[in-house]
Amino acid sequence: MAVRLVESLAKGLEILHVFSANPTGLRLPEVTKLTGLPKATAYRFLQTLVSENYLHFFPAAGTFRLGPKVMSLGFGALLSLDIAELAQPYLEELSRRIHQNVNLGTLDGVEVVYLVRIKVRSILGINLTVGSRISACNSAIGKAVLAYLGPEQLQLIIDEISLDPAVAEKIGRNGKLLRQQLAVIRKQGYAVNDGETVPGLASVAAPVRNAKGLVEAAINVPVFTELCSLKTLVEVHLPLLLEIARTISQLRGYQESEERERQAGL
Amino acid sequence: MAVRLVESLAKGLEILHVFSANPTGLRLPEVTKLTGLPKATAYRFLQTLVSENYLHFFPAAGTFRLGPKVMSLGFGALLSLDIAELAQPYLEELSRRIHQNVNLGTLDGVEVVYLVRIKVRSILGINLTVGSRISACNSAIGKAVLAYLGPEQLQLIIDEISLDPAVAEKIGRNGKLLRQQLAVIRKQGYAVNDGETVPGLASVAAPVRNAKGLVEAAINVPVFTELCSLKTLVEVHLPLLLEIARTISQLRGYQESEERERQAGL
DNA sequence: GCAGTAGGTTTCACTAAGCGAAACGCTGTC
DNA sequence: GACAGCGTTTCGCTTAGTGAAACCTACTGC
Repeated sequence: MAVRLVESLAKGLEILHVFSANPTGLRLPEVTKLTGLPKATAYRFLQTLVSENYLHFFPAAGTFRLGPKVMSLGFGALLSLDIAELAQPYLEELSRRIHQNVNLGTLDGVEVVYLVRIKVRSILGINLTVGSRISACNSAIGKAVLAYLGPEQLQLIIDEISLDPAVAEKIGRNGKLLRQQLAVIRKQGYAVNDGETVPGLASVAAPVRNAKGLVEAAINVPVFTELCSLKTLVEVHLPLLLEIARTISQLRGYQESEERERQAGL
Repeated sequence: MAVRLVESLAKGLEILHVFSANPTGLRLPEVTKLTGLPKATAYRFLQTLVSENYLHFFPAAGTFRLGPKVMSLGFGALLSLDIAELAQPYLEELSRRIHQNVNLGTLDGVEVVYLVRIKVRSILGINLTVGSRISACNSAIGKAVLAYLGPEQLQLIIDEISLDPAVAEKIGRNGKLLRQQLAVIRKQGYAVNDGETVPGLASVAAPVRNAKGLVEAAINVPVFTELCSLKTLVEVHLPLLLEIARTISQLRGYQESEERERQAGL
């Protein structure tokens, strides 16, 4: 708790951060302005970062830019871990904090396939394991992913699942009802399933994005409404779920700022 | 020159680097072993990195992993700059160091299109500008890119350029001669053009890779052999060209280690 | 041609930031 | 119940880091 932190390191990282926001390069005075550090100090840090290849110096323009080593930092982890490996420890953490099951699933065809399942000790059990598949439009995870598909992809899925008359009725003519639900999900940023699949079983799900901004999976928290009210689920557990989903997205290379641009573009 | 560097920053970055090589997480004793730092010191650095969100701590397992902020560092620059913007300052630097023209080009269909051109003041001029196009199989840049295409893509290009009888003769039946040349280029890692396009004009080119390991462009140094011998070009300028190509590749997210894997796989 | 400005680089004396050996406490193991 | 291994904290020492100031270039404008 009361650990003396290494301020020099924090300062140096702040400088790196400033450069990532200014990829076209910065000169010394700009760095001093942006960080508030005295000239000599900023200079020393810049020299250090250059000597370690985290920055590159261009003598002609007198500017510094991010160096090659910065890239190798993040990419090492990103490329070598798939989303399940990456998310696993974060889901475990979430599960321990809220004392609920947590799952990560992705869309495969018209079904949701579970890639990670974190179980808490409990009398009541749900018979789902990693690899289990369920209909996409019946689960919170499924809807959280569907909500961010492109219109053509969504159409394909709606066409296929509409072949089943029962489903066709549920999602409306040409999926009209489903599309309305998905619009709500996009607006609020999460999906809710209140007993649709199994009575008494509710669930909230949040999308996980990748570097391109595409939703590649979703994580959810299912609860028995007898044990945990929908109100508790949404008010207490959902914020943590969203936070973890955000962290995992960032680790996959997703940049927050894009979201605004995309929304502005719509 | 004789600047006092900030050692704490260097140490901290080294720790981050160790984590990027071990994305599944490390515990304190492992970090002390890998970095050689005393326990208390490593502990303080880890705490600092966690508090700045460059690492994430998982209490359950007692492990640390790269945190979300590490990703945002590199991706900010990567996503916002296209390859021309990214490479420009490095090519300028190279040009100033070797006092020669430097170009960056990429493949568009069966032609090379120039995206960046750095010119040195000189009496002799070459009439190429950004956006100029020349036949791929006639230029060092073109061959440097062709050499790393997949077999089907290469076949398509050979089919198309073989329509011109003059070219067909030059590259051999079904591009046999060209394929032999490309094999040599892959082996040595660079392409040479000695007067093929214009007599008296020689050029060396090196490929630039992206995060997926694909060659997305190439950079070259053209010279008049009257002014700069092929020997000088290859022995003096080529090493610098290769170094810059490597740096640009890394900035695009290319990881050196992959190269070995790929070579091993062949 | 010279004063003036702005950036890059170096100096230097001060001091607190960082160091790391050692001690402490917790947990699990044999 | 002794031991081992890890995480965490303490504490006095000292060196690494600090930042004001001076110094050196360029440029720029007059």
